[in-house]
Amino acid sequence: MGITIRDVAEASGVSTATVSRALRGLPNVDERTRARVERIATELDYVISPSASRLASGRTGSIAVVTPYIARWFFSTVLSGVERVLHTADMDLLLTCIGDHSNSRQRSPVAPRLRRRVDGMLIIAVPPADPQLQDLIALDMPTSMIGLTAAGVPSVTIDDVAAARLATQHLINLGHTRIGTISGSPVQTPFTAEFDREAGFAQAMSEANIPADPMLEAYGNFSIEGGEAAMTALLTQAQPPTAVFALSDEMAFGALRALRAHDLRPGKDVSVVGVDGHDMAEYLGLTTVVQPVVELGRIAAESLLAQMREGAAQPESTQVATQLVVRESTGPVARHRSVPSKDAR
Amino acid sequence: MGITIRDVAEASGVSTATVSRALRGLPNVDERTRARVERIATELDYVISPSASRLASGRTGSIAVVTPYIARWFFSTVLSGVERVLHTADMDLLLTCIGDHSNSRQRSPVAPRLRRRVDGMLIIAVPPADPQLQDLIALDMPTSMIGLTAAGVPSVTIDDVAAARLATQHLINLGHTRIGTISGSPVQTPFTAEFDREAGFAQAMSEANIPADPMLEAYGNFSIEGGEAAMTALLTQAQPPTAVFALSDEMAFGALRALRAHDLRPGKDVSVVGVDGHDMAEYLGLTTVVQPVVELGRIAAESLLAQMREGAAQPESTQVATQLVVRESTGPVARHRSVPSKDAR
DNA sequence: TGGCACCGAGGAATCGGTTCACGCAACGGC
DNA sequence: GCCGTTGCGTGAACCGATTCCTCGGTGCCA
Repeated sequence: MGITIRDVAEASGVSTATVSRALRGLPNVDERTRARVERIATELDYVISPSASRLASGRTGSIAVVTPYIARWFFSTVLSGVERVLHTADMDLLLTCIGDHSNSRQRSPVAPRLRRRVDGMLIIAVPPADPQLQDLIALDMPTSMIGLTAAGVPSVTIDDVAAARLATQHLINLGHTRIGTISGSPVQTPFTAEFDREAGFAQAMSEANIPADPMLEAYGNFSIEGGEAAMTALLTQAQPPTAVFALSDEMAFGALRALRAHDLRPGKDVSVVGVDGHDMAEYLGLTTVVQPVVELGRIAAESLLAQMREGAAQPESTQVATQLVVRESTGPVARHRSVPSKDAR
Repeated sequence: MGITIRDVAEASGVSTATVSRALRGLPNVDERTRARVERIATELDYVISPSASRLASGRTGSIAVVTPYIARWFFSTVLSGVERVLHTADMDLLLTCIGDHSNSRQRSPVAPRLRRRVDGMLIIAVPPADPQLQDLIALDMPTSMIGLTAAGVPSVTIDDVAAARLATQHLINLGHTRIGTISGSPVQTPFTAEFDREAGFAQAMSEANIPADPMLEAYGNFSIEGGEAAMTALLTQAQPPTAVFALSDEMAFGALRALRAHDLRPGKDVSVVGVDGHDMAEYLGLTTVVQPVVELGRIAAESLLAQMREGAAQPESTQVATQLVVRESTGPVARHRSVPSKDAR
């Protein structure tokens, strides 16, 4: 059916070995021979058979991307950065969703599916507690992780401690002292990022000699709805906070909505700061610590490719800088203690 | 290095042919033999080599997903639906970004990369004008399209005409007659969806005997910023509209922001309706016509698999129903012509 | 002039499955 | 009792590259 390397070899009067070398730019081929082979290959509209090439060479030319979610902002954005690099490097990108805890039982485990199928793996922010993660690491192939760390595996992350400090210090500099937090969950094993962001907050607070108030901790499960509920809980306290640090932008979005529902103005009555640099943060006027998410994907993919090229190069982990972007959701502490105003709106 | 089918064959005292059939559930294998082979295969931790299998069988077991964007809401959401189906069907999902017009020149064309590499293709909403689209269709492999149509290629779309009518009629039912539109671009070749949505709007208007006013057409380029600019343009008219139909939710988001900037209340002073069912629409209180995006991906993937199974089955196109979801951004036409109020807020 | 390194190229084994064309035995019908 | 099925299996020919090893020829140096 298709044109094979033999057809090209016959048509150009050389052996298949030479065609193979010529087309892949390997040495030991006369430049005129190479040119002729290339011309004939395009004339015949020859396309190499990846399966045959993979079988013979032992390389698959593909990279698996393993992620717990596809449609969520962070994950799809990382993915777009990864794709760009792999596309340029002429690598196939095999997308695999590991499923979150709720439905992972229904899904067939991904690790066995990856064996012998890819040359390397990119793992995006899989929860460290996920049992599948160990199976993936046990595959023992070139791997690079994004947004999480594991011993012995190179990873690309932001400095979550520093990011949280940046956000918190911003609030402190504005004069806030009653600062609440909205973090993920009090029970589940925390994400690395979650843990570090909490640590960064605590650092900044203690550096400013502001005592921690456990009453000002709320949990938003990293969702908009959760953030809204958490903010509502904080507002109904006897002494509500004047500012809130949300561990993610989506939870901050929820917090903003809760404020609006209580007729409080973000950045005036209560300040809100997030972390992530979500697409919609600008639209919503949310002050946040921006992480370069596309870059995260790009860097991880490039590091993986380098790792595969140079063989057993020392697996290095990278931390990427973040940046505080101030918008309308934060402002100086209000002179008077804010009280929900019940002007009929 | 790895365990091959030969090892399994020897260990179980049968030929490689039998192992192959046993492990794939083909007939002509005694059930006891099959059980034994399966047991030994797992004992040896045997994993089939996809490359060898592909080379020998001629099937690749993978599907390419071609998309112009990865990180945008619609595309990543479709992708998640696709992935679920392909994962269950044990198919590899090769993700390829075709790049939008701005950077497609830099990228190597995708069609040649797909030849001999996948058994089928899913194309997500590539602009019909994209030159690469023809190359992809010319590959002449099982294909299913999502959100766009092309002659002879099965596709899964929503009924964009009906969706636009739904949105427009909703505004008309609320008493609006000066209804503006925010569509994509006056110059570029329109998306199928764009074209149909404009047609649906026109239909609904003429059915209600409301004359079209070309002054009330604005263009938002399917982005938030564009929607904002378009709404601003509409508001600065001598006779601004009392309601606006945005051809996409993201443009509607922009419109909402423009309203807020002019101190106009969505749903009170000016109504805004969108189409898409974007994740953030609920959060922003946007009335919109919801399309089941995950379903779109799921259906397209399943139709593709069916197409591949049944050989030359009649390629059927599917249209999925949409649903109007009313939120705060639309309301009855205001009694008095709304005027920007300049209360210092 | 002999020896050596190097370049360009070919022959053929190899990668690890799939599948076609048969072989063999048991069984049932006439 | 013979023949046609039917059910299980085997042998071996592919599938289409890659790559190791070999080999002739050339240019350079001693």
